Amino acid sequence: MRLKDLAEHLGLSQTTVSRALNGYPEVNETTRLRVAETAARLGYRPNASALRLATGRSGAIGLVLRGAEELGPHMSEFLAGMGGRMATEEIDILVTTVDSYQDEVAAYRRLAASQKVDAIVLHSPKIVDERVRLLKDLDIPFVLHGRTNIGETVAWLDIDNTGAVERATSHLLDLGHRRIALLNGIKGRTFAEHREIGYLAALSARGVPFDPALMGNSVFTDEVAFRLAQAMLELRPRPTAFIAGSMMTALGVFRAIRQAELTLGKEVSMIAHDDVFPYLNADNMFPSMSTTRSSIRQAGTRVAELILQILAGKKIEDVHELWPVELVLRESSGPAPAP
Amino acid sequence: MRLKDLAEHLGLSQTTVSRALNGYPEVNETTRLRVAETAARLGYRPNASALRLATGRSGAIGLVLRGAEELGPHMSEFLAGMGGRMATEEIDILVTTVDSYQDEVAAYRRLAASQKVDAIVLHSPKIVDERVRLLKDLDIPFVLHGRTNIGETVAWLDIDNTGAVERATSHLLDLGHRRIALLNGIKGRTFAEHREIGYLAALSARGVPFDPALMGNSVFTDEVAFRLAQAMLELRPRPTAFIAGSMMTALGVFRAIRQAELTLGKEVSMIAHDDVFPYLNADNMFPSMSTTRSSIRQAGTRVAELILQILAGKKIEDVHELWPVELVLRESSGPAPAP
DNA sequence: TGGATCATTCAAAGCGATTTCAAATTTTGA
DNA sequence: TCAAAATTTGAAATCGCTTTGAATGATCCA
Repeated sequence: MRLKDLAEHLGLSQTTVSRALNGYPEVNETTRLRVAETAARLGYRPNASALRLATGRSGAIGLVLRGAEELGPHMSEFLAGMGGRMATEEIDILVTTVDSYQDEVAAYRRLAASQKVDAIVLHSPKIVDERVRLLKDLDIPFVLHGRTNIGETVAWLDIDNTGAVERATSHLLDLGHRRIALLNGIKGRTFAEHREIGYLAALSARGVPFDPALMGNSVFTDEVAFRLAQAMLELRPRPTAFIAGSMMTALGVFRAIRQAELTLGKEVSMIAHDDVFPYLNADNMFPSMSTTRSSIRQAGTRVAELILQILAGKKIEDVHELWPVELVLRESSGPAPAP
Repeated sequence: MRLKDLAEHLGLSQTTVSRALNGYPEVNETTRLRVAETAARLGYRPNASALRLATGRSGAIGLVLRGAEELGPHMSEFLAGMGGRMATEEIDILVTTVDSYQDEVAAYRRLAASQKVDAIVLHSPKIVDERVRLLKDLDIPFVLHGRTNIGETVAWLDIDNTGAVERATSHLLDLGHRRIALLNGIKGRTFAEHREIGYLAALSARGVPFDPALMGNSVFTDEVAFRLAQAMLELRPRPTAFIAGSMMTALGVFRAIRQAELTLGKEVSMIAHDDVFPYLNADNMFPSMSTTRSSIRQAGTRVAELILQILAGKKIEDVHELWPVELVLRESSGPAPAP
């Protein structure tokens, strides 16, 4: 069922049918109704390739993922958020997985040159992220989820990682904790550096010395977190509180605390960052988990929205959003134990 | 940089350039080299939409996901596998997220009618899955990850869930366990029913009665598994072994066992199904986890391969693969405790 | 009443590739 | 040496849509 067929079926020209379907004003209302009704009845849908060729818009936005590392629970949630918003506009998400940085660069070039996507979502930035320059050179619109320092104007959305960790750390200090461990993300990633800044700021504001042994940098998995936390709990004096970078991390710390036969919320406290996974609820844990909370799914939805705005002509210098992070106190964080 | 520009630059016709680039035989080898070299140097890439329109192939395959439920770790891994294979062919994966079954049907119709994708990956089938009929009606090639009984010839790839659980159950029975709990997937899903069949078969082969209180059906998350296992461990006599449907489930059971102050591998045994997540290694757990293992990422890669074969003309009646599942014994499964 | 305006419709020209069919050139073979 | 065959190239049609520019009638108003 092509436009041509539909037009013949209706005894109209392709022009009129196309206009009727696309809501142009210069078509008789009676005609429009007839066209719309017939199109729906016959299940007509414009051929995507033809439409794209004619309009110059691909109707898709690109997401390049490092297969192994990045396609985890965080990205799933983010993707779900994006997908929800994009579905409304009948825009698709084109996922490309790559294995190396080199491949990633090649993927961006390919996406741009072949005009497969109208825009790109750039994510997991490093402090100085050269990919920004690449995308600028390729002249393809993009929104950065996170931030980077590269002296270019970019559209971005980020959460206030520094503020979140600073508040969490301060709160633990208020509770009397002095040895607070930070299980942070991979070194070099902006969000991890920002969290470190918040952590150090809170410590130094109280004059508490920083102990490098109490800081870990790794991916956010149960397993790695378990090992890091286990090692830290063997230190003497041991940490009395943990700041966990994600809920996965929290699970690992949880296990380590249990294994050390300590009680969470009493001998050891924990505040975890909660990206709000529907299947891992901080409220339902035992004890319930104190968190710094910011929905990554919502971020995905919003990034989608921002991309739509940019495609609609909004200037990228006007697209910057820094989201505050809530501190939600529950049972896992309590006063420091007597020394 | 369009084909036309490139052709002019070379002083050749578009025809010749196109042929040179696409490896047609009727072009002089010298010319081909010159064209290839120039195209590479100028970074020419055919416009995707034009190419698709001309060839009638969209160069993408579709994956429809129920946002909330399905975009979890399993799908991430599967996607990573598919992506790896498809990247080689420069074929993209078009991800559409939907909220309801109705939306899902609509999404398939849309993908088919607009010819956005050349094929579809159908996944998470139910015992009788009507989506198969829909896709057949829509006349779009697809491969089913899993199986369904609907009296239609479909291309599929599945793992031997029945055999896997039967072996795991039998092994536990061999070890003297008589109260073996099964934490299975959602009721109605083919894989879950298959696992149940294997479980029941092994029990009845030994004349061990089936106790419905020892079977749970739910999504594979740490949290739900924790609650189910916790409840089961309060039964008297309590289960002495668990078969966990996934590694996430295993983590939850782990917690429940710890909380009940029991020792995994001694008082309680566990065999978990391992889909091989790179960040959750059965070997590195404490105690290490006995598993039925089958890489879901590999399955993704293979499904991609099968799709390519079908697009290349292979008959779908020749595309059926049932993968065996390894039983890997580690420390979490041991002899049943004395009563 | 008749020229100007408005509302509708349509034919045809793109969009940027592939592919058919024909033409030009070179090679072959008797 | 020259017709036939093989090699190499190109002009133009095609894919299915949008959009430009023109045409047709209907309506308006002095």
